[in-house]
Amino acid sequence: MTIKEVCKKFDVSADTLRYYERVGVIPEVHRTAGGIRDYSEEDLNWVATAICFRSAGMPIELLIEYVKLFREGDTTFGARRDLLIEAKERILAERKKYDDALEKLEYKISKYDEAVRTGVLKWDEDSSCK
Amino acid sequence: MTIKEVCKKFDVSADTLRYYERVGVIPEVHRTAGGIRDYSEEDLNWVATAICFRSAGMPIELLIEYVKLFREGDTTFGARRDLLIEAKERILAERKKYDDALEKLEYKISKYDEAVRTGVLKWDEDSSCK
DNA sequence: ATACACCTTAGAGTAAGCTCCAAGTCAATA
DNA sequence: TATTGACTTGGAGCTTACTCTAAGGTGTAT
Repeated sequence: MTIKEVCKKFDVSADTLRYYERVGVIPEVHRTAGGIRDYSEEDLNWVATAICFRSAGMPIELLIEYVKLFREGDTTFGARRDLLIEAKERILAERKKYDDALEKLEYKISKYDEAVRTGVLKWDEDSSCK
Repeated sequence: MTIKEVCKKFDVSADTLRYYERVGVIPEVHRTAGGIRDYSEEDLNWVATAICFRSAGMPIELLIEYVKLFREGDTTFGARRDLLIEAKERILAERKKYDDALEKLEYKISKYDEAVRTGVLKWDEDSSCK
């Protein structure tokens, strides 16, 4: 699969794909004899994983560390598991913040709905809102 | 409340608080006669809201727009509501990505748990993992 | 009144994560 | 075989959101 097809498949730029490979967010991609990238099924799995984790806010550095451990072979299963567990904790903590914001938004939206209907915006006494 | 106390209360730097005010993420903060910031209850509410929304990934620009509408007065209730609804949609979409990543992580962690126990890492046929 | 810690501003600097560019190579088509 | 379009690399540049610095003002304790 060419880089262009991969871009389309994952809706990501070719520059990003090359960047990920260059800095080690994914391992080296298979090439044609002429040196042109030809993504294998496994390469695509790495890309999918990288994009998934990045879009959940995982820092590049963590992904690079994971790939580094992967390259070191079967002695790093434990380290890789630990790293994934840490990633999970981080994402759970981030998601909590999203939930807090959503709660606040729900409250504010309900008050503004009222304001649009009645012409008066009124917050509850303790609401810590504006 | 001094800027230092606000920093402590919200675990954020004074530079960040001044930056938020400067660019309009929060409205202008009350000052002492000497020109030193003295956060009122309402100022604190704005700070809390800004930090909450920022930590849910809302861009600065959106918060600035919200404050701008707030300053324009009661004619912008509808626009403010719409902006908040848009913010909610965004955050829901982002949270979906977090959930996808968490699902992927759960799967991988379970496989690595197995690998640590058995010494063999084995993915399901279709798993799009590594 | 003189330290002293803490505050002020404007503006420069930084980090992460891309994104773009120049100069050149590859490969499919006319 | 010549053109065309997509690919390659290394490195510079950009964007967002802070973060730091310099030069100076405030305010409270001695």
